[in-house]
Amino acid sequence: MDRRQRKTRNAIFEAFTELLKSKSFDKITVGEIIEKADIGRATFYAHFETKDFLLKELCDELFCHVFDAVKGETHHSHIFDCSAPDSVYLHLFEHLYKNDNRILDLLSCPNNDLFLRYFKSGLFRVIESQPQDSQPCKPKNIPHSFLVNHIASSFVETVHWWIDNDLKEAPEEINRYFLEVINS
Amino acid sequence: MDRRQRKTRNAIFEAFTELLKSKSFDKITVGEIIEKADIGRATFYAHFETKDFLLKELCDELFCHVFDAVKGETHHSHIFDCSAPDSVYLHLFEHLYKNDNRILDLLSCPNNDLFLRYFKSGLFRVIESQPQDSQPCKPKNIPHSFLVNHIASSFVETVHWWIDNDLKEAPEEINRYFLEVINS
DNA sequence: TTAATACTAAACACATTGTTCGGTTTTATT
DNA sequence: AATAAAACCGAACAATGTGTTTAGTATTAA
Repeated sequence: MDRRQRKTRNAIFEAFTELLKSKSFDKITVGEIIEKADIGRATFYAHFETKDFLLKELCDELFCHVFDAVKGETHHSHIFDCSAPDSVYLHLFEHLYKNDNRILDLLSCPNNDLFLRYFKSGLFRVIESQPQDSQPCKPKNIPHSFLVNHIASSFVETVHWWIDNDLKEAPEEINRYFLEVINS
Repeated sequence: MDRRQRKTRNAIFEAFTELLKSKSFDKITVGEIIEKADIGRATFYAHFETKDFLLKELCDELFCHVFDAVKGETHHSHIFDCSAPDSVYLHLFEHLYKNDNRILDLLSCPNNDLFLRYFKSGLFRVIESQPQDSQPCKPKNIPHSFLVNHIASSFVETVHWWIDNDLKEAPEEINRYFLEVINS
């Protein structure tokens, strides 16, 4: 990819995430983005069809990277034990805490529901790929999809609560909260 | 309130909810609303400052009514036992199933996150007003607000899952799923 | 050096928003 | 039934935002 393209694309993403910290998505105008990114109007539309596509591509990029990273790391050596069934969640909490890929910048935005939805859809894949015995034991005639949805949602809501509380808890503690309410 | 005002207000709400079934909030224009409601442009703005306020007032009206109804009914005679600790949730599931106040019309919308958020904030009050012993027993050093948030979120997500599954389950069964994953 | 490609600024048609105005209809009051 | 107040209408309006086009400049890869 052309260096100019990369620079422009990054400038747009940067300006966009910056703006997201102060106002919600639907209040941000293309005019503000290109002004902050310091690029021409036509250039913006050469990169992204609309503002909605910009959002989608940003999410795709960030969340894919996070989940790919988590998935990949299980094959590497690591401080904490990746083979333990539930450590994937701790793993994710750690990544968020370190603000890898500055994903927290997005999740902390006002009206972050948008991003939490993306986050959740990524989580589904992680949970489904988990070995069966690491799922909480609920042998009580509950549909599998219901249970998976509950776990994913609870994780997302845990992160939500964590952020609202300014990340005061350590990843290990949050992970404990999460497992506590998840496991029977 | 003037009969004309009531008629106009209802016409706007009706047109708005109708439109919400086919497209997400931020794609709906005031022009579409007033055309479908068959009212003048100035009239719309006489009733609602902006489109955002329309949304807010609609939500306030619907969700307040639902939660007020649930709260009020516990004092009336009823088919199912309202004094049982967890029956409030079953109560809510019942109301949703019957589509009281057509609240399901909103919750079933594409991009229903908007309404689920309102729904959740109403739930908080219900949960907080519940007697302490009806809360799931989790004496494991978890912050109270975390637990309350978890219960409210799980309820909302249960409803979400239920709707996505076309309300195939009876209220009693959904309630069972919910209590199963909530209680330790 | 050259040719392709990314960029720029400016202008544009178009849609949407929210306001204003003069005139009409409905409502509540007497 | 007569009247005043209040809600409505339609049309026009400025202001803002969207997405496209154009002709020209700068950067890149070869």
